[in-house]
Amino acid sequence: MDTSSWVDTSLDLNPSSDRPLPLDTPKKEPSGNGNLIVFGKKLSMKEESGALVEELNRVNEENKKLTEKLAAMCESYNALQSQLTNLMSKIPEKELSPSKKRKSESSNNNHNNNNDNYNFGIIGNSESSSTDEDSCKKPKEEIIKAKVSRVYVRTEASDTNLVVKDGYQWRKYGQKVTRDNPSPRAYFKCSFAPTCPVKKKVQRSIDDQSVVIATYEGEHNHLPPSQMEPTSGSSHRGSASLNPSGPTMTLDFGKTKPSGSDVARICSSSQPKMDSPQVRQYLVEQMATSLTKDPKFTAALAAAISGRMFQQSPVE
DNA sequence: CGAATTTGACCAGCGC
DNA sequence: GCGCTGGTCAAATTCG
Repeated sequence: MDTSSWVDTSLDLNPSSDRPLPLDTPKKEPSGNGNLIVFGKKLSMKEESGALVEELNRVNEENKKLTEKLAAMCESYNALQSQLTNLMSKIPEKELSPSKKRKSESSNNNHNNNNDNYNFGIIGNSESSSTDEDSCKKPKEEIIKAKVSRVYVRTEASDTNLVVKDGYQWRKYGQKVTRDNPSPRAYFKCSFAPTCPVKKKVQRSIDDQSVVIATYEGEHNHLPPSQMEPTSGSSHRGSASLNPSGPTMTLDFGKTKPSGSDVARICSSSQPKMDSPQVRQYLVEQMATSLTKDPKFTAALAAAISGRMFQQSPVE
């Protein structure tokens, strides 16, 4: 399973940044709507309940719209993905690059191509070729269960330390210069829980030094630290986190984060693996917001797939 | 002084 | 079998 994500400071995942989403307890915080409840004032019970009902209706309406939007996106995503799958199955094996990598590496590549594939990383990035290529290697290999996700983080090119702040605690255990990339690759283990098997590789992109590629392997067997600290005051739960200390923003599609397939699952299944309706709703809202707000996402997804279609069509 | 990082050595997989 | 390469270990070093 590979979930690659392009993340950039320009992508604002904060649902309340420019659109008043219902989740942030709007009843308590009127924003721009004149007929909302003002807690400081004395309102009669009737007025209060009326306004509450009105607000509730408005919120429900908005909720519906967002859900529809998300469903539509998921539909097109699924359609595109099935198209991609069809195309992939038609690609002759000889086109696939021979597996020069070691066993683990190649299996990781294979993970990139199952249904969880959700490559944001193809967006205007040099990695596009590799992720694109990865998606060709899939054919009939078995899907191994190790969870591998790739996250692209834009940082200052002058920033030499390979630190990707994602809310977890990492211990560096090695650094190597690899053959295909002069930038050193750093190896991290999750140190938040001693038994956590998750590893992370961080390396600058060979083409764009301002882009750091973080590859996560495995799943955290513990909650993110941010969720374990009730006093942390962070307004955003889940694995998407803004790094307050630097120009980086990370998205971790790990255990608690819906991956591409999760998006599809949310659409196709009535019982997504969420703990509570609030959490589920929050995730849906957040995804819908971030996706609909960023036309690059759909455009890039469509461009990547259609690009491959055009690449293939003259061959046959 | 303990924790975190650095870095050279070592190991294992793969191709020739 | 040998060499190359990526990944890991662990002693040394640095940092708070």
